[in-house]
Amino acid sequence: MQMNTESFLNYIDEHITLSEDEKTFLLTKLNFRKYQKGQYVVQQGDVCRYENFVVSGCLKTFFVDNEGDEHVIMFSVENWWSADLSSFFTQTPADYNVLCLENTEVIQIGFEEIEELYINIPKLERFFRILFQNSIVAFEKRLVRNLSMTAKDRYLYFKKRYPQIEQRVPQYAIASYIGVTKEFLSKIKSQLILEQ
Amino acid sequence: MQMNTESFLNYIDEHITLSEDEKTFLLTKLNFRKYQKGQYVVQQGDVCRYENFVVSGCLKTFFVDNEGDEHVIMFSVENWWSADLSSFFTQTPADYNVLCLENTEVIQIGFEEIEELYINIPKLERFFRILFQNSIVAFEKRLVRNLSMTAKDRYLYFKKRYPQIEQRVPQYAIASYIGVTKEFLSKIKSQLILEQ
DNA sequence: AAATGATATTAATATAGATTAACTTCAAGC
DNA sequence: GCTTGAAGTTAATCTATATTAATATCATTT
Repeated sequence: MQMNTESFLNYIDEHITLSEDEKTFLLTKLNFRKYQKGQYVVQQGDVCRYENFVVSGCLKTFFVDNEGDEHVIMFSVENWWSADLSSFFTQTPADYNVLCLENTEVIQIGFEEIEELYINIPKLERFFRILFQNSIVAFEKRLVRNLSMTAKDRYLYFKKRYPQIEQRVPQYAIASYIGVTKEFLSKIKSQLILEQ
Repeated sequence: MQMNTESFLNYIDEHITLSEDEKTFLLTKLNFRKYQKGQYVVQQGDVCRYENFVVSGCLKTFFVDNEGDEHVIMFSVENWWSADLSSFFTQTPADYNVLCLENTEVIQIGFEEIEELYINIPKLERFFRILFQNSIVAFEKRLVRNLSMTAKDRYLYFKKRYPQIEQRVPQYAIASYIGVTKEFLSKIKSQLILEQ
């Protein structure tokens, strides 16, 4: 059930140029997998075995705290990655869950495979270096938004920045992502309607 | 005024092994610089020209919002890095400031130099890939702490995790780092004293 | 040693956002 | 077509934290 790898190779092409041989080798190290809505790609407590590239669908990465409250770390739609990186890098139990909000097709790279890939295609070190660079910048900016903006402004930013995600995921998950309760997000939205 | 490069090379040694030739080449691409307490390594609005490795001293990376309020993104002491990464990677004006809280010695890698280094010593791609990996994990964890812990618990975590920093930087900067006002941090501390 | 300015504390009041609880909507299953 | 349960809304009350303002501390400069 080999799914379409074109989007994945195009995505890699944006940062590095691979030869045909390298592409072929890379493809042999990938796992193609389809999940149904509601299935877990990673579960808190399990070791995260793969970095997951989303071909289609939508994933929610979240953390459940001691009080049982859920905290959304990120959403991953087409051409995004998802994993519990701490668990993956150290192969220790995950703190986070990755859940399918829709039927989702992913391309997975396993822990052993990624090391093999780094060795055989050193350009991939560059690729992931750049990927991780961009990811740090995104996290840094999100931190600053959380520290300096009100909940309302964080919501407006989210809507503007990720209009496609806003339509696809439950509102309570967006509330958690921006760091408020679902009730307060409802209040923000009704205020926004009054303001227009 | 070539400063001691030993700590820097040891630090790199933790993740990759460089030949003597590679080390020599690397050293030719570095800038050694001393700043006085109160000087800026990066200023909001300027392009961030360097990634800065702290040999000695202490840096504060922060953002000043439209209301003039300061938000501390990170502190960097010995063997840490500091930069406005978004500005550095894209060579566009910085959103953040990096200020010396103490007299500080840094090793700087310039934007052109880092690219040369990546080309001539591909192992450095691996080095920074690993560095950035770890950095993402740290940011992710900080995000989760900000979303799921109370201010008091964030303060206790900070004290426990960075006891050396707690002693060296002003309390109002710690307050900002954990995401509260300095007045509220004072309250937290006086509560903690009562509790013992 | 007095003056200055940055840092820190304390207390009173205000507010953004949480909590609780009741109610609504709507899709999915029986 | 009724039932169920998840998702979303609304409103009342509560609380963690912000704001404001006054005071205290302490290192640095004059």
